[in-house]
Amino acid sequence: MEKEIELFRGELKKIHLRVTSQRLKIVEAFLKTEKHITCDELYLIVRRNHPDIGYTTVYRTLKLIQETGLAREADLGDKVLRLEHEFGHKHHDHLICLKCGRFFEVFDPDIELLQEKLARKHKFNPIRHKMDIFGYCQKCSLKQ
Amino acid sequence: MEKEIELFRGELKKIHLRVTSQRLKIVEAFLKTEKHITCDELYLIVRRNHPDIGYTTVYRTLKLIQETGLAREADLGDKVLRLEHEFGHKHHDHLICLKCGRFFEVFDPDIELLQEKLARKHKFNPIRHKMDIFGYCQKCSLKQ
DNA sequence: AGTATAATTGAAAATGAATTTCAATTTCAA
DNA sequence: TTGAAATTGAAATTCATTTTCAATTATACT
Repeated sequence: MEKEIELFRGELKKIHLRVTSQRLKIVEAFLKTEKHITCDELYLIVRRNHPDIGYTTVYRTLKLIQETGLAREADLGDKVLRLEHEFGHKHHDHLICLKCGRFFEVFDPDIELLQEKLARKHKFNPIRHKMDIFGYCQKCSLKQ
Repeated sequence: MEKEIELFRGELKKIHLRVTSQRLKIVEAFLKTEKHITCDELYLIVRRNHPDIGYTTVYRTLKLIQETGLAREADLGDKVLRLEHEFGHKHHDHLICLKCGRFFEVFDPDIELLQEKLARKHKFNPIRHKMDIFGYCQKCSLKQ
């Protein structure tokens, strides 16, 4: 976690923003979380230990966390902003269960390659992509 | 378009909903549109010819259009509900330009196959998926 | 240290799309 | 024809996100 915090400090300084105690507390809370957290959820966590940090500050810090590269947006299909850890985490796609809502992170280099080819075929310069497969996880498939 | 409207009528009757003039006008307007329309946009179109149809009715009819299978949700990454024609249109993925916002519909059977395999490998039963590749289209790549 | 400057904070308000409420109206089926 | 049920549209509500603003705090520069 030290590395991430150092990165955060450095990036803030680069753009002449201040490393405040609130921001540090929020980043630390974020780094400790499981993935795909919403702003609201993070606010509730932060508030437990630091009741005087407001929602707005959490929201704004979450934006900074994105900008510094520590997190990326994870769209799970509901229309809520979710962030997942980015630093030291490789790109992956999602299998999302339509019944229980759980999701699994997966990666397939062959698909990645074909995606690149597909884009090129259309004279398109790909930067990033998002692939979510919806269906039923093993447990929910059995229950049905 | 006749076929689609017949389907709509039939589906409504199945669930004991009424085929009203408002609903028909909204469906017709939807069927005439280009793809990936928002509720707001459709409302504005409908209002041109039928000023007495309200936003709420358009919104509710859009839900019905989805339920009857004439449209599917198209998530373009902004958090706005967009619908695209479904009936008679094959599944496809999107190339979305980060600069001009235009998008292109693409399809690659090899990727589809690998997606299926990937899911199976994780004991996951896939139902549908969403794949969006973000980047720069040819025109915007040149301009950069 | 003292001061001017700039950034930060958090409450509250604003925004904007999605959704619900409700009273009035319309349609359907018997 | 009439009672029950569905539909409509304006307005209100919800909910996440984003902005505003006045007060506070930190920083840089004498």
